[in-house]
Amino acid sequence: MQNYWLMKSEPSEVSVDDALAAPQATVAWTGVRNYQARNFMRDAMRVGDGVLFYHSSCAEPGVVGIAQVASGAYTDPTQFDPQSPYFDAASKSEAPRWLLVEVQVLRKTSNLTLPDLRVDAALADLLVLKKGNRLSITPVEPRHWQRILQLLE
DNA sequence: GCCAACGTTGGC
DNA sequence: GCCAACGTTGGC
Repeated sequence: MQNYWLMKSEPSEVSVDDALAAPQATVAWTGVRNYQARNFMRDAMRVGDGVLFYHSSCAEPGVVGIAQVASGAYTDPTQFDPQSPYFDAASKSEAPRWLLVEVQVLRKTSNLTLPDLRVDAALADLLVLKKGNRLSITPVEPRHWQRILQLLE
């Protein structure tokens, strides 16, 4: 059973264009430092799951691409790199705390912006629209996935 | 185990 | 830059 996800990235860090320019249009999703998001990657994500590539913390937040999960979860190396903003001194190499998956962009889309998403009644329960939501990875229900693909046509 | 203080996220 | 919401930390 395929699952669907929405994954946030700050375009100043890794934009959908950056991801498209990478080899195989695939990037390692480094920097997840939230246990709930990590557990989604570790326990529920499968290669081939659908991903909405979302730009956050920018002028026009929104869904900017369709992607897929391209690897299983494995250790995020940035947690051990003192030079990295994602360095975690408390994480030991014998018991890595943080994981990543690889994400492959399938196509860039027009920016389906946050206001676009909010105005659509069929997306009222989309988790990323919930007040106070800060999770960088959220599950997307199949009906929401279908609706967003429709809106992107 | 409680909970206040603090840090971070992210839209505006 | 502001600030609401939320997660984490750490004293007790």
